[in-house]
Amino acid sequence: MLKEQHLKQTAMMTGEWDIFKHLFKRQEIPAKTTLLGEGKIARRMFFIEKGCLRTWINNNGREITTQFFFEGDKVSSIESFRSNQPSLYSIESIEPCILQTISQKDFQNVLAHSPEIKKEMQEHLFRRLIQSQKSFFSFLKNTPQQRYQELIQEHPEIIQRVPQHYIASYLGITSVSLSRIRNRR
Amino acid sequence: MLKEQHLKQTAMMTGEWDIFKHLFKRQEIPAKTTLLGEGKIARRMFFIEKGCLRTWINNNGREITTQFFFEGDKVSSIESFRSNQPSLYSIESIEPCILQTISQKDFQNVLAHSPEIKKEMQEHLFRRLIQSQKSFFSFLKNTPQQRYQELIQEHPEIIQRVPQHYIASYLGITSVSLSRIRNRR
DNA sequence: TACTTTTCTTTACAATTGTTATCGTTCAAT
DNA sequence: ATTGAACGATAACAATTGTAAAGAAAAGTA
Repeated sequence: MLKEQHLKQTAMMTGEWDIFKHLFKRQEIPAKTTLLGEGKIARRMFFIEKGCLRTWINNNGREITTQFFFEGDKVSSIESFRSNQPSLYSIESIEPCILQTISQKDFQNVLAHSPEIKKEMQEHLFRRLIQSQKSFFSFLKNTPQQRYQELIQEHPEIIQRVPQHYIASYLGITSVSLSRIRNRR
Repeated sequence: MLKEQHLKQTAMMTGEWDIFKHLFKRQEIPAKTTLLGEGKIARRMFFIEKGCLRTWINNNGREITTQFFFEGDKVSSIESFRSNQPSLYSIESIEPCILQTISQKDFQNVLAHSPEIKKEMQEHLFRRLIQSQKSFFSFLKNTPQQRYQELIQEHPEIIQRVPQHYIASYLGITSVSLSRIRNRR
């Protein structure tokens, strides 16, 4: 479910992309580094070589995590990156990371010079739309407990790797409530 | 919020669209008519000339309304219509309607012959993505009560026109709970 | 008009969640 | 080794919601 939303680096970095390898810059960051603040305009896009990121939104001082990203994922506030609109969410590292980043300007050049990649991006956008709807519908249909069990089934790696209070807000509940759900049976 | 998701018919039916007017078929339907069933593939797209539609998903026999559409709105299961995937939701009339419909095949011809409309559709898709996220975030951030008040503020016409049990499921609650919220102050 | 269906409200009860606070553990930095 | 921050579990209480059932009001149909 999460995976489908972002092309794997292996896929991104082969074929058409080889030509543009030189446009990427390697970047090392510690945990809890903000890569993009909510309301800001995205000027860079990130590929995760090593580590783990999350996106989150601010709700009256409370953080709500909206997504997790791991090795091989492509991460950016697409909406902002594409159209210079303020980002709806922040992007932050959970662990120390090694990233490959490309600037908005360079990326626009890539799009202008490669119709294949441009089409690939359109498909990517389309898949995001569908995923966004599916996540939404899952939220409408299921209880927090069901969502948690779904997460265990489909993304055990998240449970293993990510601190639980992040997962709690991702499930739409408090960490107290998640703790209760976990110890319910 | 709802409006932005769908180009107004006035906009859709002028300029570039004039050339393709003949491809649309007028259709009258009574209330509670299913135009597309969940899981089916969308073969037609609808423009509402008069009346009101909703989309809904089935959750163990319970209907959850995901969106409302009114005069001037363009309605289709875009995901399905574009890529022949099973629709994630059903489309149904709430009131008797007068619709203008176009077939998938004809629409693909329109796209092939008009780059302007093709680009317009891409932008439309992009706006849908953003809207889908905003709705989702609103769900994560706010309580049912807040969502109801938001709906009153931003879409009073929905409150006026649509039966409340549809609105309840749209807000993610039961009609009992909505009734309580309404009579809370 | 009379009848039926749909829609909305209300009640009582159970279940879940949020809130606040406390406590123990782990982990990293000094 | 020691300190402090981060993390997770637990408890008590309030608030909200779901469920099921019953009834009233409104709308549609014969």
